[in-house]
Amino acid sequence: MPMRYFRHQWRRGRVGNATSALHDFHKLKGNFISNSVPLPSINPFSSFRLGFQLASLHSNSSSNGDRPRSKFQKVTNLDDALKLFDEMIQRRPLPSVVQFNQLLNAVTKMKHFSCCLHLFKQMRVIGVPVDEYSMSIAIKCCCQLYRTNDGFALLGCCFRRAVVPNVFIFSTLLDGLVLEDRILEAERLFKKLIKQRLCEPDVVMYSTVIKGLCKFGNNVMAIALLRLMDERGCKPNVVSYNTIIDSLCKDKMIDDAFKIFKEMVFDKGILPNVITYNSIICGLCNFCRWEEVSKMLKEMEDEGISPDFQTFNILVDAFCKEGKVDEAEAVIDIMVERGEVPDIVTYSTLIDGYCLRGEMSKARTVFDSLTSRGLVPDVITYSSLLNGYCKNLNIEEAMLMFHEITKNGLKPDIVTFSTMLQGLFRVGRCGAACRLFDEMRAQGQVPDECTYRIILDGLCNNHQVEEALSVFHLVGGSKLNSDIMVYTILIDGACKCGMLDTARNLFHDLTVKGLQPNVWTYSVMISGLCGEGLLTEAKQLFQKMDECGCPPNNVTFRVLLQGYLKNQNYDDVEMLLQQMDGRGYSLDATTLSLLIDQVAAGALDRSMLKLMGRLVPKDLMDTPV
DNA sequence: CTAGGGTTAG
Repeated sequence: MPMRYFRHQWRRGRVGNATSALHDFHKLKGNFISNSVPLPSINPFSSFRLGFQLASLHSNSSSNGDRPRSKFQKVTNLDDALKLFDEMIQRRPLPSVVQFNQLLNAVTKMKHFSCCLHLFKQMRVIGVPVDEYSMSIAIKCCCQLYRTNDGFALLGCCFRRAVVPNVFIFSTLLDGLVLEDRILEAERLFKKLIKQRLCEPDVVMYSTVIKGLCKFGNNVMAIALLRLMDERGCKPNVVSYNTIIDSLCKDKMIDDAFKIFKEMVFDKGILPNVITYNSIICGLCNFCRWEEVSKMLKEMEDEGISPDFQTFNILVDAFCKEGKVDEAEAVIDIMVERGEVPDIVTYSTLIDGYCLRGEMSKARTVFDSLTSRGLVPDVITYSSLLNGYCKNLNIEEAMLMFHEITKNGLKPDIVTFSTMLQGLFRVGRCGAACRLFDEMRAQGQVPDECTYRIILDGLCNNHQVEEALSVFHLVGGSKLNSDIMVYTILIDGACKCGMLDTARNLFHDLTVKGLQPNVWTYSVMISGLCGEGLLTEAKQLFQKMDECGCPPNNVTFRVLLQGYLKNQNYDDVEMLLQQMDGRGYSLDATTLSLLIDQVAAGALDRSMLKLMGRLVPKDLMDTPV
């Protein structure tokens, strides 16, 4: 699933992603960005870099609890497995079902699910008796292939074959439902299992349902189930807790995550593991809570838990997003020192970090070094670099990159195309963009809502609002047209081209469609009204926001303020500033300079300067206005 | 003897 549009993907892989969409909008609308998180001036990681080096003195011994393995479990490549299978079915008498199960399991571990299903089918044809074990493996394969319904069909076979489905089989099916986002069905099945006493749920089954609830964003219910299982005598373990901790972190509820973490450790005496720490560290990184990240790393070390490959990748990513590529490089060095091998993701992240800083030649150097490291760039790596070139307006180099993908036997995916489209629009090459769009569809890539937004936004920004509207109407009633972002883009485009009536109609349309305007939609509409001098209407809309449960944010206030100032309407300015102060909002450079101009011109009273001063963020103080 | 659940990422 392409998830690369957004740098901050709090709810990765979950149902709904409103937050990421907002972030995307941030990216699309550079003109609105002004509340970036200030970087700490001191290096927050200096303390634990030392920590890593100390930790690296510990030997990196792997656990050695390996029992002797049968030859069926030892098979590590598919060809060997298939050969062995053929040999097994020739034998008379046939090998036991246990041996077949071991082989099936080995194939599943290699993630060759459809192959495993094929073997399973053959077993049944030949008449190897299948049991609970083979059934659960086969069902797992169905589920992993997003064919949970086929899994249920196999469950039917269980009954016919007098195989009694057990807690393993039902857990697998529940997991399949969760994987396909069929949470309600999962809940229903779970309740049925308990009510009809079809099996006694154990810790794995409870954890699976907890995962489902978390995936649906229902942390409260997930925690309730955690309590319930405990009450029913099924002790939650570290996995049950990790599931919830991770979910809370993804939902920005880090402090709740800490609460559950402490409960796990201090009340239940369950030891956290590296996964627990990775979840929390990742959550903290997403919020730039560096000191706590540092603390957690220290704590890990004290507990004798080594950071693993994923811990390092999280840190590399965090540093890159903060623009601290040198630190990211340092983490990679430590990683190597400790015997972990950075993979293509690690380096792609690094490339992205350099691109973000506009250091394209360094990004390129990393890219070019991949082959010598024995790594093969994939589509995503190419797209990262391509994205960098686009963002830094080097469209020629981006195009070269784009062609390089096909030359190397890879297929540009929907994200690659969308990135390239965005780049072309950004430099005003609409014709080329439209041709690329045709090529994309010719290659069988179906544009998604993000591609669609890029195209509409691109057209609008190049003064082709009519064109954008006709694309919009062409797509008609599809789900693409039930997207609040799309409406916001069009409303913005229409406003900027002086088509206020069109903008108003669109704004009206979306309420008719039952779509809820968000704070951006309101801001864009208010900005448009102000641009036409319709201050009363703008003010009315602004006041409606609180009533509609969509309170104005920083941007809305600035937009309205600018509207007042540019239209020489000074009556409400002080009131707005006071409201901003009350809500803890701040002024950006543009609005501030407009205000100061008016004070200088005598249109605004000097007494307001004090209020303005309070609204200026610290980092703006340093730069002269 | 053999089967089910939790982490990161471009």
